[in-house]
Amino acid sequence: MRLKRVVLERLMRYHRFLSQTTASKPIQTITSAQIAEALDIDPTQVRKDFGAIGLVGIGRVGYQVEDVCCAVRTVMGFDKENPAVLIGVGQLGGALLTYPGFEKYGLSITAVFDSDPAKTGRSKAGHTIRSIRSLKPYIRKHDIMLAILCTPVEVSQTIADRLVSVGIKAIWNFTPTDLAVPPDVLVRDEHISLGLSEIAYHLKQ
Amino acid sequence: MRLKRVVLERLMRYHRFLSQTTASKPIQTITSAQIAEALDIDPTQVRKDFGAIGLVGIGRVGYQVEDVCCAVRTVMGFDKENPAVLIGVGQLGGALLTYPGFEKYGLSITAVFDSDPAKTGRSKAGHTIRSIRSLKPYIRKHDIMLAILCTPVEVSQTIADRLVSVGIKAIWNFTPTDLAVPPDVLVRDEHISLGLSEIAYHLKQ
DNA sequence: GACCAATCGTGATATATTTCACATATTCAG
DNA sequence: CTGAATATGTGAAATATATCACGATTGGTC
Ligand SMILES: NC(=O)c1ccc[n+]([C@@H]2O[C@H](COP(=O)([O-])OP(=O)(O)OC[C@H]3O[C@@H](n4cnc5c(N)ncnc54)[C@H](O)[C@@H]3O)[C@@H](O)[C@H]2O)c1
Ligand SMILES: NC(=O)c1ccc[n+]([C@@H]2O[C@H](COP(=O)([O-])OP(=O)(O)OC[C@H]3O[C@@H](n4cnc5c(N)ncnc54)[C@H](O)[C@@H]3O)[C@@H](O)[C@H]2O)c1
Repeated sequence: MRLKRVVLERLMRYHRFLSQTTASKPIQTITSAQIAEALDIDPTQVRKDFGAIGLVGIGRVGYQVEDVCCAVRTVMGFDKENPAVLIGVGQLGGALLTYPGFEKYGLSITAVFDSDPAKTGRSKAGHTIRSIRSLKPYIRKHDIMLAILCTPVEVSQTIADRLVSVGIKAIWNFTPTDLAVPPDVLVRDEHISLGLSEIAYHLKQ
Repeated sequence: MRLKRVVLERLMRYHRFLSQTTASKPIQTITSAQIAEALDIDPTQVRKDFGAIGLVGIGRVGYQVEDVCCAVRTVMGFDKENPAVLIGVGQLGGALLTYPGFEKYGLSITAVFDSDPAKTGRSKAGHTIRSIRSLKPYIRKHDIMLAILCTPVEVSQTIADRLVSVGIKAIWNFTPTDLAVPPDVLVRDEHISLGLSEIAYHLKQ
């Protein structure tokens, strides 16, 4: 069965926690109770999540840390290389371009695009900025499935339409708008205002 | 009763949708069914959410768009000005600094800090970068409640401890780590890897 | 080798969230 | 003014998610 979003999120938390923990002090195994304690989750939940991705622990011992990390990475698809294009090399797009953390999740930005003639042709963080006009041919030629969208919000839907028309399968949307796409295309929104709303609401109390 | 996170998230979606819709075509009222249709939510859910923030509609007409937007903004606390400090003026911190979109949510970055001597004293996007040593006195003096954390992940917890010790009430955490803070301090994580996991999982299918 | 303590795996239970169903209220047409 | 149509508001039902309770399994101890 397809994993739910909440499960994926918890799996990532387990993975991050175990990566951090083992980095400082190498340990072989860990119990669901230990993870639960650290992450403020019910231990049963941890075991059910692990069960959902086929992990089996051993009584009185717990789980092999190595196994857990591998299983999460495999299930998530981080071992698979995902080439992606980035569109809109401005403040945010530029920051994402330099981010070295994507690598370990299998994401590699293979081409970047902008509409600004002052930017196209120039280089940024090792990438030559291409004209937005070459977007569709590039995606078709290299069979790209993922696009990272960092353009001004006004053009987001237009670009999304183009991406869809050329067969993109997922859009990582950093622009504050709800994109309309066919059901088989995944849009993952990083709407920064959501975080802000939670913070503002908390500070108001 | 305190609103749940899922409700806050939907309220933001309503707000964004109505802002966008009225921007292009001014309308007075809207029905729960119209909103539900556009956002792919159950209409009952929309009405319950509106009820939760004290909105009443009128039969056969719907809700006053103006009222909805106001109510959301008020409930969220966007009308209240929230001064904030930003820590770590690197790629990401720099991008956030230039972002004009925070204003309409009441967030204003009043001071920025960095530990790099090559950066402190210099100016970025209209802010003079202060030494991290002046962080605590500044927060105390100006009674700052919110900090935006964009430092390397290794120092996140150290900085967070300092922030807590000087009475911060919320941390907007852009670094990929789970911070340990007292229960009365809100940490809002913008863990980019969560988005990536959802995308990678989808592309694997 | 037998027992004890700790841990997993999981069905049953509890809680949270969403959806349904319908009474009530309002608009508009004739 | 009356009736038909279309909204809202909300308790009840359904679904989803999280927690509890406990048998099964394993490792350590004597
Ligand atoms: N800067 C931030 O911290 C931040 C935070 C959250 C969300 N965002 C969102 O991210 C998006 C980008 O923000 P930014 O601050 O980087 O803006 P920016 O203006 O610095 O960058 C936008 C880039 O997109 C390019 N562009 C414009 N039209 C284009 C087109 N049709 N095709 C291709 N490229 C095009 C521009 O030339 C520019 O380089 C915005 O939607 C913004 O709301 C930004
Ligand atoms: N760049 C991205 O697109 C991106 C995306 C997601 C998450 N992040 C996270 O955001 C954080 C910052 O990323 P970045 O790309 O901007 O890195 P960066 O190296 O460009 O910036 C980090 C800044 O923090 C400053 N700093 C270091 N130690 C400090 C301290 N003790 N006190 C104050 N300032 C200190 C550095 O001088 C530097 O200016 C990292 O944790 C990164 O994982 C970055």
